[in-house]
Amino acid sequence: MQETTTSGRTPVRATIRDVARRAGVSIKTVSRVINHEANVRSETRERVMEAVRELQYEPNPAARGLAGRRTFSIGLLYENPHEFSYIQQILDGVFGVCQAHGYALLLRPSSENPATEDIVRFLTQTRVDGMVLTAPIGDRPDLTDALTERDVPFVQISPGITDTRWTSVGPDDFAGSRTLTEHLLDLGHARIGFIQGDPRHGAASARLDGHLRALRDRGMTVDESLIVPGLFDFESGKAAAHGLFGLANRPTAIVASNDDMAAGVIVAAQEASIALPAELSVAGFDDSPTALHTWPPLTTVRQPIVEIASQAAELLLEWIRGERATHVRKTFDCRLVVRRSTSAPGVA
Amino acid sequence: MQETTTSGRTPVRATIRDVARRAGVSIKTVSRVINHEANVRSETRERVMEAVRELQYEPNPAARGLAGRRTFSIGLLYENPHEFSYIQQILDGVFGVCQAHGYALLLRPSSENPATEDIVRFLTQTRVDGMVLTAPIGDRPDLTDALTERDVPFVQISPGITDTRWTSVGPDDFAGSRTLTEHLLDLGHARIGFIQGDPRHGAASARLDGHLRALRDRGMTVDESLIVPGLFDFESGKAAAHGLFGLANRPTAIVASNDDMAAGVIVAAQEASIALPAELSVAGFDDSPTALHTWPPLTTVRQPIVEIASQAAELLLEWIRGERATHVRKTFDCRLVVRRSTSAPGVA
DNA sequence: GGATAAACTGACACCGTTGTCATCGATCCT
DNA sequence: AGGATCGATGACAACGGTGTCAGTTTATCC
Repeated sequence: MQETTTSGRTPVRATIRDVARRAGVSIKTVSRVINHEANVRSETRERVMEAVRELQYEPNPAARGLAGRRTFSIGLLYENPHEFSYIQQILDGVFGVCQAHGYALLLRPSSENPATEDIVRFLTQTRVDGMVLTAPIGDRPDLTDALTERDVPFVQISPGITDTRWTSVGPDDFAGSRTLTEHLLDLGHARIGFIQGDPRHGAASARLDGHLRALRDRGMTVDESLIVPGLFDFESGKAAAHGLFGLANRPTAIVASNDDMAAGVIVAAQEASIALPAELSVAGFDDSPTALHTWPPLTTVRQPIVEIASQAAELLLEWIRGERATHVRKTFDCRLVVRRSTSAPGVA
Repeated sequence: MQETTTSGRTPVRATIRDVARRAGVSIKTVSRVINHEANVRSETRERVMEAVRELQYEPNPAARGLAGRRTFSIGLLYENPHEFSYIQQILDGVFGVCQAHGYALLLRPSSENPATEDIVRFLTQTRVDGMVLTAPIGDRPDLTDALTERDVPFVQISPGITDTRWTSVGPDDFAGSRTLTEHLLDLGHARIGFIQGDPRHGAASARLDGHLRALRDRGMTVDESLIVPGLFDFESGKAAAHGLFGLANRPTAIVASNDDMAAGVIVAAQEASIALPAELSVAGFDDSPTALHTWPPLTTVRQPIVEIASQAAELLLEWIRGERATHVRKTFDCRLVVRRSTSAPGVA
């Protein structure tokens, strides 16, 4: 016979019953303690905690899920990204919070345009307690509706539109972008090319708006031909740059809506034998690792991705635990990071 | 009263009992069908399947886990990487297989040197059915022992040493690296610098060995001063390159043990005003996205990361399901990808 | 000091599956 | 023909927790 409930050769995992026996209380009281419920005498609590420690008890998540209708896990939905470091940092932030609160993190990568039912199946299969949604799929009304209908709490990261019905977290793309363009204007650039991001992302339009605002605030007229489309990836940045190089009156600076595209611009410039930054200033957005891997290193705007992701996870958990009942939109400031890819026109 | 077991306003999820009732069988038979067990008349099976479809039944994973002692989830352990795209592709591969087999994927990122007990806690908390381990933590004996002791199946990706007690999958680093160096020798390079990878990774030494083998096979003497340490990251590659540039007799080519370091070499060359590839050929390893984001684009060796990861997951699931009882080591061939960063010495 | 409320604790049903074992025909064997 | 075997199915007890509700202390108040 063993001291524990079950028998077997491997060191048997302790159950709540073992803990209860050892602490001399009922299993319900143990349950109360490990769930931090009120109304347990501190002396009792201490005794239970000690038994938990001694037996190295870890509650069985399956049993908890079955009885309590929650899984202590959350899902992270993301689209396979171009900028790998971005999602990696998101992961970092979300995971950190999960870990701190004893939640598991379930991944749900998706293709570019996942069927709603696939995501719904993820929910019914895994029964996660909530979801963190990243742009741009986090924006899709069919998705948010499906989640709402099923009472699955969720938080959006960098959504395109701020819907007060939901909670979201993101950087201040508009202000960040405006600051960046102002930096170039301050340096004396008058013709600034702008490469837009993937239009499915809200960040893309916000960054464009910030750019335009900076121009208008300084009384510059906007030359439409300098604003070209992009998709947030290296290739589109490179292609867009070549397009801008072909203009009769070439810009003296190019702002790309993210670092990957800016890296594309830099390579395009090398291909076209344009000296950086003397003949062309280049700036990006995000301050991803790429920004330091180009030559010259990129002037960019840093957004606190990890912090944003942590905040999103925190808000989600608060919501799940019922500690929060109002939806919010949290915005994080961005910071201009000046490096050597920008200079006054003509200066090396 | 409702047709389903439980009551409530939201469309109630069907349980195995609902399915059983609808199909006119016992719950056990339904269980047999959804678990693909033998000994069910095909007619019965069909009737059950239909009920499952009609009710959109999805088995409750918590209940399954509780009753059946398995969670239908596997964990992925990885160290926060320098080369983001690498882990992203691993994720891709593993997730694809999980999805196909109805398994959930739980992430377990770790710091550079995680405590064994932290990983063990992950196991006891999540009770995953198995683990995919990536290098270099997947190598640690304390970890493999802990997993073995707890009867948790695991598969290693790119382990340092091939231990026949375990299953592992990885590229043929040795052959890949040898091919790469041969390519440079074929071009006429006689002094080739080599930047090693993080010594904690088995891949680092395998790639060095391949390099040395190529040299020796051609009867070249090995100049120790041309072999310098690195850590697989951009910065160390850059620093190592500057070191090599300072040698009295500068190499005409540099092989970096991965693309990130090669990108560092390229930037270092630009800083030192060394023309590529005329004055210096540069090659990397992995064929990561970075390889196309440098100028000139990198000659490198492609390893089929996604395929490797899929294979690892497949092997793990086979093991978990008891369809496999012998350990194997699967090796994938690498392919030389020649781009413009390498040329004959002196040729642009 | 006794009534009353509040704090604490436990008994027990139940969550939705799977594992075990019994049952029941049909088939096989001698 | 009778017993043994096998395939198909079901009854029922787990699995390890949480929720409900009732019971028992302990504190509070006249």
